[in-house]
Amino acid sequence: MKRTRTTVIDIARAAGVSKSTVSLVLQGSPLVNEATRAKVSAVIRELGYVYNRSAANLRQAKSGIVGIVVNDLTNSFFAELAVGMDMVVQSAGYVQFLANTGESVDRQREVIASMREHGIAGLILSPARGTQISDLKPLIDSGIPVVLVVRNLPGAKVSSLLSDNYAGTLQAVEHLVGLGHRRIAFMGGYADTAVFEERVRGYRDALMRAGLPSGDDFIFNSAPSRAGGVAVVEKMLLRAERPTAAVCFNDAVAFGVCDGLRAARMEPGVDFGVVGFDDVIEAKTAVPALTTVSVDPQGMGQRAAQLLLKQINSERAEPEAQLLSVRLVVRESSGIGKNVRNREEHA
Amino acid sequence: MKRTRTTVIDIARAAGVSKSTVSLVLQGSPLVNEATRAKVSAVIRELGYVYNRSAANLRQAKSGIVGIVVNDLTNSFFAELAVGMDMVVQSAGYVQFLANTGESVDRQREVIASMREHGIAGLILSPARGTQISDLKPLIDSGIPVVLVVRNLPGAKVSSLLSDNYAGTLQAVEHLVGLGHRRIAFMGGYADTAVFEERVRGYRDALMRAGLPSGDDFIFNSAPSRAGGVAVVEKMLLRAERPTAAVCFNDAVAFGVCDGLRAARMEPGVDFGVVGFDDVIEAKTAVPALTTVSVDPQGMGQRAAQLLLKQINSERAEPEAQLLSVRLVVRESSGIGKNVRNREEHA
DNA sequence: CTAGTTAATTGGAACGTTCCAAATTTGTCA
DNA sequence: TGACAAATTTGGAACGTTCCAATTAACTAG
Repeated sequence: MKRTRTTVIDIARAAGVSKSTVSLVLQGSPLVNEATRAKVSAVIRELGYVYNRSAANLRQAKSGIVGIVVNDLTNSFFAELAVGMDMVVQSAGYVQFLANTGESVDRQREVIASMREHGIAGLILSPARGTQISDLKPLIDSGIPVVLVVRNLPGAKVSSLLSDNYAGTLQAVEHLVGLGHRRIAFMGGYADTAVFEERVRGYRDALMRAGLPSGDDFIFNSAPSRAGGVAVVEKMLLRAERPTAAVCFNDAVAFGVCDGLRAARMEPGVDFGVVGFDDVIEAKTAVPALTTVSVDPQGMGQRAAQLLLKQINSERAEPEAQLLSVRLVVRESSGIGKNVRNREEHA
Repeated sequence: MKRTRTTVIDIARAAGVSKSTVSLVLQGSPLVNEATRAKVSAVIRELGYVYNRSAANLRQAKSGIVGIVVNDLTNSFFAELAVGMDMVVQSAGYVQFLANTGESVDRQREVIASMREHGIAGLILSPARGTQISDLKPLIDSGIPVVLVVRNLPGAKVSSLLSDNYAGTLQAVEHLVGLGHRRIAFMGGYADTAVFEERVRGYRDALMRAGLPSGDDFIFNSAPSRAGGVAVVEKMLLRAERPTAAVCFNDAVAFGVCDGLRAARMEPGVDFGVVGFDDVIEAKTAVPALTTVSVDPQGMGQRAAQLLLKQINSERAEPEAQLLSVRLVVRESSGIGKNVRNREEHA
């Protein structure tokens, strides 16, 4: 249709002012007279002008774009995290590149490189498994603020926002011990991640404090997914001495464990106690409702975005490590008071 | 650290060639001599140069960015859709703005405007509820290719990629009828969307063909979410004449219905037949495994992205409407052969 | 009425790239 | 060796904006 896009000069001509004035109007500068501002604004609307941000931030070095890179959007924890970030990023007038790495470091490298070329003002990264600090070196050196979220990269000189994994599983185990369980398993997750390590440490310490054996017998690895949870139950049922309850690596695994239990004709929350981790949105409405360590992924996403924006807006910002406290939300799956729904605090 | 970013001119100086030559190298042009190419490439690596795409597509009108706007990333159907798009978009060397509208037309308008300012080459949109064709008018007029996905906007002159909703529910009902059900409900979804209308039409026609009454008595509206499904079961149980099976608006509702049934001490797949729609990733591993109409969201996302890229690369492309065929995947929740897992074809 | 201020406007340079036309180098063949 | 073609390289203009310094217009006070 349009041969050439309408530019600030076209507006200027049509409004009978100079391009500089139009630019001033565009930026909402107080320098311009009310009358001219109105006139110019009218012309802008009339001609259907669209601002060219590429051109703008070629001149000024600010970009209005933030990058968000997550390792698995299919996992609803990360999806909610992304949604939380999206909210504050949009509201702040930024727009986001959101990319999914699917746990591939290669893809991660590619997308980060691509984002840099497009000139992002900052990056929020939930690193893929196996990410090295060196992978981020050039990015960090360039001075672009980076916020690590969910997963840490120990040694990297960047901000991070992590949940208190250790405290979470600690509380979860204490809860189960309080219910009388003595053989408590840890189910799901890959052993080579920092998150896993922290959660298992909380699990072990809690067992120790309770005077229970804390060997590795009851630690079952699996993919951190629903399917992984199902598989893990099958493995568990082969054991001579079975656990009577489990703290799961995350909610996805916990749901899988519930599925697996039912497939074996056991009722989660009755025959076996299940505690999750994350408190994804379905945890509350599932049947049985999931007892879980609440991380509030959406809130976490918001905080991460806020942290990044803060860093972007203050030059020379020191890296800042935030630890998000968690709390155990007791619902039904851990085994007390089925049908006692009012135990849940937030309606 | 760096006072000023390294530019193509710095490279040129360091390599002893002109900036034009560097540009040629950057674009992989066959015009440049192998020796110089090698030299320049080396310098580029050495100086840690990062390409400035903003500057580039200020000159050439191509942008390398596509916009993706979805209405609810929290819903795993859309999350998977997004992941599918992500795959092909990234592989094609593009990068994506991905925004979530949360069903808000206002936010949708904002993000689309923002994306236009950043110069997207095309847009994939799963419109928020209540989107008007007029909302997209300026975008479409500007000549940017748009692909509508999942939800149609009848009358809009743009490409679309929709699943065959009508055929899907038709098959679902026929399946339930074949199992001997006579009172079949349609559960979940909001009545004011085109998708809902199509699915209900398939439901009605199938009932009619089977000689069953197809009034609105057994149509239950609710949010298209897990919580909505739970709520709908409670409503259903109040009825004097209860249905014995249900086709659900989507898998989320279907899972909610299963939850609700169990809360009422009924076993999905035994006491009540449940069929979903979408075939999200958990449908297969859930217990009971969900009988559902398979849409393959990830594949759909890929096709949508391919369609968009095709339109981008061929100027003057006519809008193209694709209808994605669906097929019923019979698993356990619809009520036959519990424990007959090998009914599932793709392992 | 004039000098001095303040308010409002403006032309041109600059940002980092690509494109074009032209210039230079290299190669080929008689 | 000279003439021509092919291969390679190159300066400058252009893209659409913002910034700066400078100009003009509008006031104010003496």
